[in-house]
Amino acid sequence: MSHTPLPTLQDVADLAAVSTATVSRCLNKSGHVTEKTRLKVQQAIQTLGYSPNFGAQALAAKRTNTIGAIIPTMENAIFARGMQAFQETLAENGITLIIASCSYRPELEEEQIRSLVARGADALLLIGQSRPDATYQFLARRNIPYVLAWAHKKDSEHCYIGFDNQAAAQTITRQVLELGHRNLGVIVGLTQNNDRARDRITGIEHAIADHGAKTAPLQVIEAEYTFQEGAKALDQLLANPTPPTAVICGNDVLAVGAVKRAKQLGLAVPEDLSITGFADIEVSELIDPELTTVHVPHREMGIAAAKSLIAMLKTQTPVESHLLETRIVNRQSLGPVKPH
Amino acid sequence: MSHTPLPTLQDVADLAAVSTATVSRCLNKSGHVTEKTRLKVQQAIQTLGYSPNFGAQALAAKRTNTIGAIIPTMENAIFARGMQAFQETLAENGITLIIASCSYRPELEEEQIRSLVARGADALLLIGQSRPDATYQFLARRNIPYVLAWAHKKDSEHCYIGFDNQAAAQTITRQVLELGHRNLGVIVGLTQNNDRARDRITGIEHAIADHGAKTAPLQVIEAEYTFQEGAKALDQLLANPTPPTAVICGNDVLAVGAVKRAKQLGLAVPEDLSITGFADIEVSELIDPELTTVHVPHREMGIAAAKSLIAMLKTQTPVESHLLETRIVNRQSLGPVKPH
DNA sequence: GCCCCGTATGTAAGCGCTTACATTTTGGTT
DNA sequence: AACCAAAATGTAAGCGCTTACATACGGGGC
Repeated sequence: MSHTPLPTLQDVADLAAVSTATVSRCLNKSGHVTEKTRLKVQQAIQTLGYSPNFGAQALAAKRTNTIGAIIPTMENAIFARGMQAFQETLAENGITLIIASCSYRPELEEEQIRSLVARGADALLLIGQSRPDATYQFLARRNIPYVLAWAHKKDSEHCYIGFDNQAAAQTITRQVLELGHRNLGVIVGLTQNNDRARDRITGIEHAIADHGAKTAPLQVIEAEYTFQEGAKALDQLLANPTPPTAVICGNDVLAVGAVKRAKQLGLAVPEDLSITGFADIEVSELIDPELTTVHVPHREMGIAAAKSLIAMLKTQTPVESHLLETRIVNRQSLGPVKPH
Repeated sequence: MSHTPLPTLQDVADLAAVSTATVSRCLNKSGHVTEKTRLKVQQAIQTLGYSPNFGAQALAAKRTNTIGAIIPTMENAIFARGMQAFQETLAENGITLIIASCSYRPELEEEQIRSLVARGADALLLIGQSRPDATYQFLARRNIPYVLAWAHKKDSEHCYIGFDNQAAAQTITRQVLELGHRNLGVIVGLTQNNDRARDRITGIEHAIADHGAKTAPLQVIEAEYTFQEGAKALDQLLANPTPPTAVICGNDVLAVGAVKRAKQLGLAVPEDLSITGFADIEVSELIDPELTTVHVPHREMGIAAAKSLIAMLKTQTPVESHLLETRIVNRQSLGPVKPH
């Protein structure tokens, strides 16, 4: 399996009978090249099948036209649509996206951040805000722009491109309360490293406090974001002597798992048990009954994140946070409390 | 936002009072370094917060410890589990994975391949086999090892790590026929750029031919891999004056979409209509009735692909293809044909 | 105490590209 | 035809790392 060594810029320059600088200028469209020589160079590149060496380019130019994103998981569709839009927008601007996932593990995220930076990511998209100070310092030290997506916080030093998790959770909880439910269960992601999950719980608590009605104590179960875990969490909730009449889930994956389990247990949703989700991903329309959930503007968020990052890269200055609106999608899994 | 320039190998060397070569040797564990100096260097790296520059490293070493994978889509979970296992196995071997997706568009795949190679991917994982010769030539010219996953072909020049799509489809079709169905519909991915989809159709046709029973002409609908398209395809199939009694889907996403639609139309699955899937991804257990489908060994495949690539990189020689077994998972969506 | 050799470390030449700066060319003016 | 600024092109110095090769070191055998 021997092979000719790859052609280099030098080879192209030789063949086109120009200097490497000229070839480089052609490649980078930095102008100042005659149409005639541009054609010659073009020609040479073609016949040689040349393509630039990324490492060398990065080394010399100190930029890579690459943006990195580290998302908590690729295993379910939570981030898929947003990332897709993010990627498309970057591509339109000649920027490549590298995605890594950290399985909701902060130490892995840290490692991934370093890895992406070492690979020359010019900027980063991160999810949520909770991570060690050291990480932010690292980013600041290297002067790497970043945005925090899927969350929002007022007056922060960071640039958020996201929505108000707390307010959204509060809104849907209010709706649940208005339907007469007074005994609520909550299934939410592991809060340890997930500020979005925490914010959603806070929102739920606030809604209950604000509403003023007398309610049974809130039962909160934390679970990993899988259908199975959602189902198991529902089991736990139902094991209680006075099980909830409505379960608010911090995530569609959990909610869908819970709906599935409820049906297996012979409970009618929403007649016997109401269940709500959060995110509005595809499966929420698949399950029967379809999920009443919080719609998150995935694509909009991805696009906004891309634009912000590009702006930061261009201007070398921070950019304003960007608050996106969520809304409740009323489908079938939430209904009035059953009279008895 | 000014910032200190990043520490370089040189800085570390200076601080530790050794040469850059020694530092490099520590970093790359190439031995020949005293414990004492290793500690000194370690120390210096710590206090400086040094991390190596990927571009420079790649340029000098002509390898990146990076493997690229180009999958047709990230939007649904078809490839998620396999990629996860692939990644884990690579990580265990100190190799980073870069994933790109090509949205089932060959010209985009071509572009992504070039991009990953330019970025220094040492090897590549590709899905299926159908792509221009030029692409394979490009890979050969650069001496980039690759495997073709999710498919298998005997006596091929390529290294396949996958399963026999045709045989699997044939097996499940046989089972459908044995349940008395004589009028079959097929919903399958767009075959234009998808050899797996084509192979599955072939398998279905062979099963019918082999079985010998008199059957209605096979109705095949091609659709993009989304729930909605699966649903629409079912509509088309049912619009036929003599609609099929069983629908064989080339993919779980399509199958799940079809099941959902059937239920909306008031058809009982499998009593009125049988539906089968292919892949055995998570949603297949979520839908009600749960999907009878072809189980694909996702994780096993990912692991095998990683190992093969690593071996190829190490030995610089091709590696044997690897045929994995599929099996039918009998759940609820396939039943005997309704007597009338 | 001397020699030899295996091991630890240093030296320095690139890897393929970009870009500041120097040099040449071009073509409009006088 | 000579002149000059502006435009095009060339020159060459790195970018931060790896690694072949040269050198220094240290300890056992005599």
